[in-house]
Amino acid sequence: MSWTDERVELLKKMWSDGQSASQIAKELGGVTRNAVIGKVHRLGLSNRTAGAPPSKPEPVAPKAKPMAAKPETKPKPAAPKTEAARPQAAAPETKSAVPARRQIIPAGQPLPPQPSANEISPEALAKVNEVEKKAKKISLMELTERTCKWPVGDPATPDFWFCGLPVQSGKPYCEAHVGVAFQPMSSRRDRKR
DNA sequence: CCCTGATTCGC
DNA sequence: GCGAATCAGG
Repeated sequence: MSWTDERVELLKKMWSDGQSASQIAKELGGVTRNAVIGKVHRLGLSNRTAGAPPSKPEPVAPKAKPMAAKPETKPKPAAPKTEAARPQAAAPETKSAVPARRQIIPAGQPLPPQPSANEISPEALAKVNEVEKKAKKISLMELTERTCKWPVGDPATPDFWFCGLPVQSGKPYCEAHVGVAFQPMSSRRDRKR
């Protein structure tokens, strides 16, 4: 595969879109993430700051250079990174009608880590529901150390499956499920009074 | 361990 | 110019 115009286009688009090199490589096909990164560098867009290229007179600044004003603005629209520290605690009210989660709990079985409280981030829940659509739906035996172990459905039903998406870190769940599984701690039984 | 991007260097 | 290998984080 070579870097045709279209492919470069897509590369640019995805890169500035915050996609990771590996994702781009996967999308393009026929190239590795290294190739993508290499190309990205050659194109000179290593920094995803596509919005402020004009302002780089000094290639290197070995010594403290008395640079004048630096009106350089970094309009970073949003955190493109998949992972991000969520200070949270700034999102109090969550009253949106959450898609009622089946609260099936067969006695004697390991309780699903499904949050009993629906006080999670509405966005997180929404994300979970999205993810569940494209989940790999693997079985118990297919679980590995790096597959999301989030259970879905009734264990006593053929509909039961595990998320199976790649876990984010050393966690047992994929990113989406980590989001709802690991609640910092708050809103449990605190009554606004 | 999985993942990221950055750099190097032979091709 | 290209990208595998390698490096350097998280």
